Amino acid sequence: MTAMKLRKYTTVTLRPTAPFNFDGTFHKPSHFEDGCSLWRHGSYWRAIRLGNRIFGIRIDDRGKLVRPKLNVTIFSNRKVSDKDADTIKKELIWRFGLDENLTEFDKLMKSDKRFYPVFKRWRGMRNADSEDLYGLLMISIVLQNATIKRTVQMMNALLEEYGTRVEFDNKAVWLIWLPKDMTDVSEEELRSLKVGYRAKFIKRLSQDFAEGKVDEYRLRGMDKESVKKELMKLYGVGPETARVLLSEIYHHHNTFEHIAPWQQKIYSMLFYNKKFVSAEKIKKDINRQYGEYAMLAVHYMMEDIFWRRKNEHIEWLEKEIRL
DNA sequence: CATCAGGGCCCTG
DNA sequence: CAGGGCCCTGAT
Repeated sequence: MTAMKLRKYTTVTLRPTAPFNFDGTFHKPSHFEDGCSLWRHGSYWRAIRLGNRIFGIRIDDRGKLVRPKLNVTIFSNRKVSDKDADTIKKELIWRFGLDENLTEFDKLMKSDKRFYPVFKRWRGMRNADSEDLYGLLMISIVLQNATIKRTVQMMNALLEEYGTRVEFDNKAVWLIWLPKDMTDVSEEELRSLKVGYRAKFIKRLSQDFAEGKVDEYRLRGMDKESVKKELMKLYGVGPETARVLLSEIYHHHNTFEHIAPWQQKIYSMLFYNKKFVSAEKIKKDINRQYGEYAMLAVHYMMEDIFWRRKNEHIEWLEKEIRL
């Protein structure tokens, strides 16, 4: 583990496309806590890398649903140029989908008699993840075939060994290691952190990224099918991980093509109020109703139930999520 | 104490 | 294209 302390340099303004929902976009209760970001109502902290440099980012909600405005405070260990600030702005816009035009989805929500109240609650929320492609890949790998508790254990062990502890604004967050940091790490060393057979995935993915075989930025301009094809080539990436990356990193919303068993149980209750509906039926129904926005619609439903879980005990949900 | 499946994917036949 | 195997952990 390495540590670094950053101090405040500058503040820039971002104006997301309206409507925009701050808390829904910057906090995802359905995700496990990895310590890489912090959220309070109206505020968000995380560290990001641009090239070799590390920045601390604090984002504050300074607007309204229909007139969104974000203040971004940038922390660093040396001067932040206008160019740096601009690059950071652009990166945040991409990662959080701040320039997405969701007019069509908005219309779709309004015409949805059944779930309009749910959609209205989160109107303007983006399906986004603040990690870069490699970062979310690492997280996806430790999620595979594991319970949440074990996932958290593995992620903590990896971060404590290879991560960077970034301190700024009286907060501390983890930043995931770089692909090249794994070059000299053996599979045995990784296994000693109890990640099991995932050690092989982590090694090979890190090597491929370090060698520049994957270009996260190139994929940003590509259509969904092409991105999916590229992602599926990655060692350790199958249908479920590809779906996660496609929707959260690349903001493709028509990606409701794979339903994991645990999701199937939750969707059955959410959409049918039944214990078990076949994955094929769920897929067909949801894609027919929400079309190009099927994954985004499901994301809204999923996050909504996990937000509710923060305040109330939902018996059937507790049984379905294995912590 | 043993057995088993878990927020998948690879590999083999 | 179906199914076995994989690391480890906690639940049963």
